[in-house]
Amino acid sequence: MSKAQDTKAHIIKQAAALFNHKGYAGSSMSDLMRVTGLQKGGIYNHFCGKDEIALEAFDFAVNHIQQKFMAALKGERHAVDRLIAILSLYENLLDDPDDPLVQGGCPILNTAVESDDTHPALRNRAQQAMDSWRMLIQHIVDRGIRRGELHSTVDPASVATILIATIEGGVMLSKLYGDSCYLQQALSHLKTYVHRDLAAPI
Amino acid sequence: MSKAQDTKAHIIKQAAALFNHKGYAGSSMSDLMRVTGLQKGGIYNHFCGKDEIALEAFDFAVNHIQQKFMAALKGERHAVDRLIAILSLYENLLDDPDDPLVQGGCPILNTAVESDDTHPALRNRAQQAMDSWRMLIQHIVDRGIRRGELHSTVDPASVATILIATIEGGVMLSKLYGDSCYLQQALSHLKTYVHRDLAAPI
DNA sequence: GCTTAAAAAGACCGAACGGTCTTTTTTGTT
DNA sequence: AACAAAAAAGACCGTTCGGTCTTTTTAAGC
Repeated sequence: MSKAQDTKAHIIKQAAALFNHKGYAGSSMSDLMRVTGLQKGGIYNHFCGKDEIALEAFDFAVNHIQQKFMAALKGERHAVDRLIAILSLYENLLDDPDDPLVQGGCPILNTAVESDDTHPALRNRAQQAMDSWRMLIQHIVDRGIRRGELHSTVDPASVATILIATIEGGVMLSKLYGDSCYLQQALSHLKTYVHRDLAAPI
Repeated sequence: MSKAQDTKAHIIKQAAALFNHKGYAGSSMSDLMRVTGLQKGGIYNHFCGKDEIALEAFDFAVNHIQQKFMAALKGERHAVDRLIAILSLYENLLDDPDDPLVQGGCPILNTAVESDDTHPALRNRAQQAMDSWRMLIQHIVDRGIRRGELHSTVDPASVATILIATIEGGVMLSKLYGDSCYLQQALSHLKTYVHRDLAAPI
């Protein structure tokens, strides 16, 4: 990787963490100069403007999360195990000291809430990211039903909504109070839901 | 009510809707001048600064929501009915054309997400508002258990977390997509949860 | 190692920011 | 109606905003 590509990647990574903590409107170019250690010229040499940085930073953040998903799902083949793996992923996510990005909360949640009424381009990205998350869960459920691992009566789309809504609500509560217990309660409830309401009898 | 009090109330009301749509950092004094129809002098005659307006506007928004809660709970005495009443309240909340404030989404959610890492004073208010919501649900559940209306095994604090997390997650999804179906799915799931997992057998 | 193209620095720009202060208008009280 | 007090207007302030452009520095190709 050339120096230029290296610098651009560095900017995107730092920007992703910055925006995820302070929001898009709440972060200034001065903030970005500070966290990257670069001057204006060094940043604008790689990007056309703040908007472009925000979009690429969001894509980076989403990719970052998706890689964690892929790692968590690797090896799990049974639908119940795959759903539980997603829930388990969130158990120690927020307070991972090695991951400054995700300490600011879920980038999709943060971006969705900030951009829904104000920033169409960002909102579209947030919608796409949410779509792919919803589709992931729907496919797991769909496949689980076809394999007889899950009850045939459950609605894959509703399951996706319920899991995502409860997880994100738990993330919001835990971030608000600075206490992971709320997310833990939400996850614990969802695990019961998966085992008791979704899993087919053996 | 004197003219001055009237004007101040007007500013707070318009500010509450503005901040709930565009966020605190995303709203400028020029925006506030526009939505209130007042000039700088007219606004700063009643407030010390943008921060003070934000805090009072948030309190107004919370009060606005709480009044809707009180109205929804009025007359409902059974714990199950009271919990269902809270869920039903959200069914047509987001797309009420007569309520511009709440069209921007849930003020507590929006403020929590924006302020958790950036604005301690606002975050404290959001925490207090969330506390009172959690306590409301906990009291309903507590009382329901003592009266034998709910299973004695359920944990009131967990129930509050699960209901709030799922509702707020549903609100976030519906706002992101501009489609109330996600919130409806979340509410429908919670109603089943209340009737099947919380309600004691007759 | 020299050359040159690119990357980074940083001075600079107009606009918008939050906020102040004097002036004008309005309101409430005699 | 006259007056005093308060409310609103709007010109004005220094700062910061996002963004540009020229200069300097650095890295890549020979």
